[in-house]
Amino acid sequence: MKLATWNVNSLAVRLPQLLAWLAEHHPDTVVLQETKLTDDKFPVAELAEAGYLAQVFGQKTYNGVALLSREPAADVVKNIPGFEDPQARVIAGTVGSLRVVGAYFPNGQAPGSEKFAYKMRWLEALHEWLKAELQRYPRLLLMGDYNVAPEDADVHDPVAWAGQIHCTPEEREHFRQLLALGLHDAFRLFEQPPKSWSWWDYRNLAFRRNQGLRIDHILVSDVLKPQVASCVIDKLPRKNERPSDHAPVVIELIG
DNA sequence: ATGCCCTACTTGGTAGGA
Repeated sequence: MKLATWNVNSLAVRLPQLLAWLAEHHPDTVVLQETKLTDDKFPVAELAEAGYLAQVFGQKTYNGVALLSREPAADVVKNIPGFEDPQARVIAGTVGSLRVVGAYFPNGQAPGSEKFAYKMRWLEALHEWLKAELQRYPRLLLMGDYNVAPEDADVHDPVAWAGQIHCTPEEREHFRQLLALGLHDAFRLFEQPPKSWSWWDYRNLAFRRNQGLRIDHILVSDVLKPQVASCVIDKLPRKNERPSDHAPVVIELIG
């Protein structure tokens, strides 16, 4: 079983790259972030042609998430239940025996800003919801663009980024609180290349210089942890013409 | 360095991203 998460930064722009990537890797389930499409504009037919059903939760211009799967998704949830939010950031569904939660965490802009306060409220609500979701669905993955670099090892220049957005103590504490629910960072279950990032700024030749952050993550629940066969970041799509600034993260489960 | 790039949109500056 292969699953992936990818912040495509506009599916309207990136659809050809997504279709090519799906054809090459044939994952079973994929969550997308920053589709930036209202649901009526989602390319349902093109993805069906590629073999994927789509559960979509979009909005105009910003945000927007989707859950693509070869098998139908059941019990679909959009956004965090009980947390009023005009922004489309979460889509969850049950695919086979797995509960898949796809999420686009708020950016937060700058510590102390109103957007940062929203990020903190959103993270708190996510934590409370997942606590219940894990009780109901022990075989759970939380995958997406977290907009949090959990450790200094996830940052190309930890000194320059110290205290900056994605690297603040508050954000990292929220990440640890998710782990404390009984979740595990699948990428760190394996030895990985040093300087592994999932996002590189479009500016400053950042990709060519490998100056990035690891902010896209897949967390797996306790019972799934022994079934994780691999977890990798696929940097190749970042080398495309007109790439997303994020790379896909891919996980393989056995059993 | 409140700069750099990319996307969307009331299509020309602006907002937002990270």
